[in-house]
Amino acid sequence: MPHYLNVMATKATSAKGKRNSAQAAKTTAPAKAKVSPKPKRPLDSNTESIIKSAARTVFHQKGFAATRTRDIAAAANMNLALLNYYFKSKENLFQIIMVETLSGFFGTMLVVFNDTSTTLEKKITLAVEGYIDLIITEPEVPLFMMSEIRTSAKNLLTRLKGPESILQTVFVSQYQEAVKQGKITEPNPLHFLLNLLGMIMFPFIASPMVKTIAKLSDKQFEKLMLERKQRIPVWVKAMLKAK
Amino acid sequence: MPHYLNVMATKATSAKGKRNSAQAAKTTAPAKAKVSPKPKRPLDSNTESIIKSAARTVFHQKGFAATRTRDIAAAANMNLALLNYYFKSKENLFQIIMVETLSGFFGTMLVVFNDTSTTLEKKITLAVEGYIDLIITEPEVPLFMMSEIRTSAKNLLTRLKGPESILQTVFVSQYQEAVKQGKITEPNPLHFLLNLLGMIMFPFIASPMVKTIAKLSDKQFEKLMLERKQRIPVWVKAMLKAK
DNA sequence: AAATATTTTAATCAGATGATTAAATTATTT
DNA sequence: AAATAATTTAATCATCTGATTAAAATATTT
Repeated sequence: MPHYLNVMATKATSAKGKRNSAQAAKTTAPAKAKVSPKPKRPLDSNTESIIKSAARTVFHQKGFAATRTRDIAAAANMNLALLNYYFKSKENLFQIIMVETLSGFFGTMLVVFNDTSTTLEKKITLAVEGYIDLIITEPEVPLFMMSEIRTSAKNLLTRLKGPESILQTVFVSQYQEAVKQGKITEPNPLHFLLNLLGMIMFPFIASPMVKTIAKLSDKQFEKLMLERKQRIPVWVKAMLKAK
Repeated sequence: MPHYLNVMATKATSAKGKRNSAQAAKTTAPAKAKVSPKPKRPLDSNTESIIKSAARTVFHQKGFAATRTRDIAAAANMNLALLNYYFKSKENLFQIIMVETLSGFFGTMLVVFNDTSTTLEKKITLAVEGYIDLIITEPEVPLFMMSEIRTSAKNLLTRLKGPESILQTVFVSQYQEAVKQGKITEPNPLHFLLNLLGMIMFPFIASPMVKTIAKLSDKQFEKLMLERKQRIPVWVKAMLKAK
């Protein structure tokens, strides 16, 4: 096992510890002694980061259930056993990817939505541009998040605490203030967020369908998404004053 | 095997035919003689429809890769072997569910969008109402379709011919006419459809996330969706005249 | 009711899959 | 450089999983 994972209390099913030097010998802790590892984790061995990167790609594309550890090993061009050596299990590796992916996603949102120096309208523009640019780099992420969260849901999301805070952002305060001032018709900011995120993310989520139906190449699809980057703010702002 | 599936040319791997009566004996056709069955298929044996119904539920909830044939058998309260007896294979059963699901989805859309007697605005209202009501009965369907289509995509969608025709509907003609008359700003109907469908479907696709973040019960979530049934048409119509 | 066909069941198979192991290789420490 | 630790490899394991089979049970035909 990687040296930085050996903080006694190894997983009971693993017999590796035995070959380590003496101080590991006191490992009498049984089964599921889940100890948070990484005492002084070295800035990711190359092997480890290559595997993680491959895992990210494969998981994003196929989802947890359809992914084979052998797929990841092949994508990383690594021996299968190295996945378990560095990441214990498929589940654990997936968890890591999932948390990183969700963090990136909610992080981007919260940075924009909690900026006290920008107006509501500016935030809309920045969120749309930031998100579309972000998603274009990894277009499978929205669908990945939505489908994989079915299994995790509560567990994962509440433990991440980024998500929880979305409805207590500066953005929401500004939204409610604008409602009070009669500048916005729809009083519930959740509806607005669903509309905004739907317009941003749905086309990516539906992209296999969209590409087939509209007969678009990847290039053409991306162009369409870049058009949306300009137009969604306009559409959304029109919605705010609807009826 | 079910009697209506025995149109000679059985799957080579199946030895069942041997116990059938004489006329089946000429089955010399080898391996993958994929013959379209159902000569006079009896209106679905009870067992068969129970299995299909269970399969629909389980596939919709977990997706193809995460579904175990044993899950379906258990949900249907049937012996595992009956799945293969009636449906040959997991893949085949899935295919059937997928086609039926997609047909229902696109069918609903095309009925509304090809009605020559309704205006563009009326179509928007009808589409929103029809879809939200439909989806509420099976809220997992949008996410199911989007995630499962990744694997099938081309294959399935082109062979279904509902999807292809969406961009040649009466609705699109009416849209283009309205653009010509300056009543609509955005010239590309695809953008409009993405916005409309995104606003309708995205909340369901993101529902595990939405429920967790906004702390909504299933009941509260459904109420929110029914609100949207009223408001999406308003929002969307405002968008049409944006800028 | 006997004969035949269909449906259902329990047991089993073969291949896939996540994980582990012991040995080989490489790197680090002494 | 010898000793020790960490990494990598090939082989193997145990379980899961989709599918099949032969026999039993039930229904249909003659």
